[in-house]
This record gives sequence, structure tokens and C-alpha cells, in this order.
Amino acid sequence: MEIKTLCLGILALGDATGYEIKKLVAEGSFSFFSEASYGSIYPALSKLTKDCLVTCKAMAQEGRPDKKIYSLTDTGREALNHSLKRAPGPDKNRSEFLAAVLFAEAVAPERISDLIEERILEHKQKIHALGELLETDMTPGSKFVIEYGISMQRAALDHLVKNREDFEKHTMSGQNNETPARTTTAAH
Amino acid sequence: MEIKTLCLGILALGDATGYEIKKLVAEGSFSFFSEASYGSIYPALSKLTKDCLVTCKAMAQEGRPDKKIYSLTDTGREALNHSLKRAPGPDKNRSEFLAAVLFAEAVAPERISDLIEERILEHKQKIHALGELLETDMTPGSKFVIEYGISMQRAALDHLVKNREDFEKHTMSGQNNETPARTTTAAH
DNA sequence: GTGTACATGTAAAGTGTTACATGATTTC
DNA sequence: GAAATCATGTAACACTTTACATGTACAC
Repeated sequence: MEIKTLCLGILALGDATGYEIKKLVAEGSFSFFSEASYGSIYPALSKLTKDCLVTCKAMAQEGRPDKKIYSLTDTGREALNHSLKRAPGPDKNRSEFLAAVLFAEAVAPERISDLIEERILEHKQKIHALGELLETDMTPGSKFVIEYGISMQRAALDHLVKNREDFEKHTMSGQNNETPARTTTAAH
Repeated sequence: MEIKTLCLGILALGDATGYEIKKLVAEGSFSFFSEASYGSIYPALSKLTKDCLVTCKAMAQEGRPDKKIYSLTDTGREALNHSLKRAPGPDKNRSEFLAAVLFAEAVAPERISDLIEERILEHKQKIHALGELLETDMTPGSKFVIEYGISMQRAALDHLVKNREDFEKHTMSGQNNETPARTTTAAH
């Protein structure tokens, strides 16, 4: 999902400033399945304004840049509607953790236990954080989505707790720190 | 995780060509938590070779470009080890599906049911595909990681099956296709 | 004969992040 | 007095994808 569509969609939920969009994406209902920095949001909003998909009202403020409140136009709503008709692209899940687990197996198996330990803590923290979000954030959609996030975090946590011992046992026995199993050609 | 580190790690599991790395990332143990195209892999391998983190043996072939088999050097192994010492960055989960659900709530609630229906099918297919992978792919690490993927897919599937009815009921009653609830300022 | 698998590589275009620039106000 | 919150914006850089370029060989 490109940032422009993301902004368009967020504005369909209500008027907002660039700053507020950033907060939603960083801490709100969007936090666990999207990302965007100011450096991408502000240009996106400018472009959308230029293309007449949103309008912008500048509100003067003292000691601060004007607050710019963006609203979706009818054209913008149509455009969003149009892009919702196509099936959403597949999820993109990038996990340095999982990669680290696979790599550590070959290069530093003694690291795996710590890796999993820390991960478990992170999941617990995230479940807690999402739980708190649930208390503020209340449209059926955000509720559904945040609860989805909680389900996923719990599933990851459960998997780690249930399978770590078995996995660690396997990697311990094979302690091959400096000489990994080299198969003919990459038969992983 | 940048592509260079990804290549380095994959080569720690065994020698491979760029083509094989691409396949691993597209269909193998890495498929559900990383991504990379030829356009990023080949340049990455060149750079790694230039920096002496990997070496490259060209194998002549008939009617095809030389097959270039890359191997990790000791320096490369050290570099990988070094980067494994830092805690892995947080996962990046981008989901057009979840965004579409949130946006559809405001703009086209009648679309939600289809969206979820298709999603359920996709999860079932992915669970099946990962199950098949399990039968070929067998180091404890890949097994652990693929089973992790299956757990996550199952959790998503379960969540959708269990919560869709309740959620759809809520969005149906509020049928606000053309006039979404506009709060003062983005209180989603 | 059509499509897929094999096999590498480059260039242009797209998309995004990071760091910088600016500065008041409020909370600890 | 230090740090966070509010508020916008640009420029340089990083990274990646897409499309192109170039073929052979085998399966259906």
C-alpha cells in the first residue's frame, strides 16, 4: 500500500492533519500493519491536494506552523472506492527475528535462546499495548483490526513458548558454530 | 533486513547462486518473512564480492550464462556474526487487507464480507503450501520457522472465522456508505 | 508451439527514510 | 534546564522494483 492510498483512506475516516496521520500510523489503529514517516506523508498530502483528491484548510496558530486540516473530496472518495474494488495485495511480513533465528542456527546457535527470550517479552509488551489501544479506539473496524493484531501476537507468543525447548534441544546437540553443514548447493 | 545481510545469511546456510537465493526467498523457508528481486540480489552479491565477504566461482555452462556459485568467506562469517549480536529490528507487517477493511467500513461496507471471504481462502491455501514445504525442508531452524508461519496463518484464519459475523453485523447496521461519521478531528 | 525453468545482469523509475531546518509550549 | 509534544516541510540518500536484454532446453 503506498502512502498516498493510506492517506486517502485515513482521510475517509475523518479529517486530519499530516501530524495526526503520522500518529495514527505510529501508535493508533494502523500501527501494527503500516508505517510512514513525515518525509513521505507531507509530500503525499501535497500531491493529493494538487490532484484534487483532498482539500486543505490552513488554520493559523501562534508560534507554530499553520495547522493544515485535510479533507477528502468527492473525487478522492471515488478514487478510494475504485482502489477498494481490486483485491488487496498480499501481506508483506518482514521479520529480522526469524531471519536471525535461521542464520544463528548456522553461525551462532548459542544466541538462539536469548533471541527467543527477548522476543517473548516483546510479544507480551505488544499484547499489553494493543489491549490499551482497545480501550480508546472504538469503531467496529478498528476494534476488529486491533483484536486481529492481538490474536496474531498471542499466536506468535504461544508458538515460541511451546516450541522453543524442542528447537533449542536440536540446535544444542548439533553445536556447529564454526563449521556449518555445507550441502552441495543450498538445499535448505 | 537489507538484502545484503539476507544474502550473507543465506550463504551461511550453504553455497548458492543468485538464482537459488531468489527461489529460497520466493518459495522456500524465507518466503513468508522476506522478499527480494533479482534486481536487488545480483547487485548485492557483486557488492559483497567486492567487499570480500563472499567469493564467487564461475561454472561454465552450455547455452546459459555461467553459473556463479557464491560462498561465504571468514570475513563474511564474522560480519554476519557481528550483525547477529545486535537485537533484530521489529517486524514489519504491512497488510493491504487490514487497511482495506478499515477503509471499506467508511466507504463501502458492503465490500467487507467479500474481502474477508477471499482472505479466508488465501489463508487456507497458504497453510497448505507451508505444510508441503515442511515435507522437503528439514533443518531444525527451517522447521521451526515454517511451523511458526503455519501457526500465524492459522491464528489469522481462526480470528476471521470467529469474529467476522459479529463485525459484519455491526457494519451492516451502520450502513453509512456516502456519509461517514466525521468527528471533529480524526478521533479514530 | 507454448510455457516454464534455467541463468545473469543493467538502467530507469519509483518509493521511502533519515537528517536537517525552525521554533513555541508544556511537563518533569 | 531537559525532554516531549505540537507542527510543517525539504533535500539527499538508500533501497527496491520493473522492465528490458539474451538465450537454451525440456515438458505438455
